[in-house]
Amino acid sequence: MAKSAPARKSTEQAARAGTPEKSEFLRFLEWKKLKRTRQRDAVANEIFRGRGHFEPEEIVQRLKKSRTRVSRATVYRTLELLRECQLVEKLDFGEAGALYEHVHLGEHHDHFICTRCGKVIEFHNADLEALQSGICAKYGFHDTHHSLRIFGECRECRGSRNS
Amino acid sequence: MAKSAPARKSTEQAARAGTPEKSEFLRFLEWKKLKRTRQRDAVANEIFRGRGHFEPEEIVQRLKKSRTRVSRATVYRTLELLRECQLVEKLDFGEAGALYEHVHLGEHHDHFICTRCGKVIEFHNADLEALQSGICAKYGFHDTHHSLRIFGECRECRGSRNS
DNA sequence: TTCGTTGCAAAGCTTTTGCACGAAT
DNA sequence: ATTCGTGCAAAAGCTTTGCAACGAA
Repeated sequence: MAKSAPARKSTEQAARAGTPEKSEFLRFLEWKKLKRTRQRDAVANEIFRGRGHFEPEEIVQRLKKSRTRVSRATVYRTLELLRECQLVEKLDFGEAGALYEHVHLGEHHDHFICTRCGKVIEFHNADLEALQSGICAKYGFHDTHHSLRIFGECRECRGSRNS
Repeated sequence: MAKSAPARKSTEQAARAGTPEKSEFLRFLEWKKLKRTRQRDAVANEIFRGRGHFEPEEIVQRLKKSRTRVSRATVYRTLELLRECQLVEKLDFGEAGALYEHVHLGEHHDHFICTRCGKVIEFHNADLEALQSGICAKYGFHDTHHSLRIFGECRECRGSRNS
C-alpha cells in the first residue's frame, strides 16, 4: 500500500489509511518516528477489521492464512504499540480468559459478562459516563479511559434456570 | 487453631475465625465439603491481613518467612478457591501488571489507576452503584459483581506536570 | 547508507498438573 | 481407614528478548 509517491504529511498518509483507527495508528507511528512496515500494517488491519475481542494468538493464526506472514514476536510487539496509542485495550473477563479489544475511536462502551454462558454484551449509557466524569472531577483525577465490567447472568440464562 | 473441641456447626467455627472474610471462607469450605487445613488457613490469613493488592508470588514469599510453609502450588490452588467464593478478585491494571485484590465483605469500591505514577486509588460512590443497578435491570442482566477502573492522571501528577 | 524492524529460537515467567506421601475427618 | 490435600518437579502456556539478516526512509 502507498506504493505511489510517498506521503509528505501525516494527514495525507492517514487519509488513505482506511479506518479512522488505522489513521490514528499511522499518525502515532510518525509521531514516534517509527517506521511503517508491511507487518505493522497487516496486524493493525487485521485487528481493525473485526469488531470483537481477540487473543494475540488469534491474530497470529489469522495472519498465517493471509499473504502477509507476520511472526508471533512481531504481533506482540505491534500489539504493544497499539496499546501505547490506546487503540487496543487489554481486558480480563475472569473465567472467560484475558483478551484484547479493538477500541473504536469515540465509541466507548462497557461490558456485561455472563458468568454462566460466557457471553460478552456491550452497552453504553450516557448518564453513567456523565456521572463518572463528575466523580473524576471531584477527586481531581484526569480520566483518559476507563473500563466497567459487570459480571452476572444474562437474561437468557436467567430464563433457563434449570441447573 | 481450633485445637480444642472441634466445631459442630459452621457458625461456631466461623465465629472464631477472625475476620468476617475468613468466616466466609470457612463456611465456603464446609459447604463444598472441603477440608480446613493449615495451609488454606495460612493463605487466607495472609491475604485477609493486608488491605492492598497482591500478586500470587507475593503471598508465596510472605508465607516463606512465616512458620507455615506453603508451596507455590497450594497458594495457587487456594487462590482459586477464594476466587470461587468471591473473596478475592483478579484485577488488571494495565501497565501496573495483573494483580489480585482482597474483597472486603460489603465494601465494594472502584479504582482510579494513575498511569503516570502507578498509584491505585480506591473510591466509592453510591449514585454510581444505583445507576449501574438500573442499567442492569433495563438489560435484564443479573449483576453479581462488577469492576470499574478509571485510568488517567492523579491530582499529584497533574500538578507536577514537568515532563 | 543508516537505523529501525523482523524472524527465529532460546529464555523467562507465571500457572497448572501428575503422582506419591501425608493429613484431616 | 478413607479420602482429600500437599509438595515437588516436570510440563504448559504465554510473552519477551538477543542477534543476525532485512527493509524502509
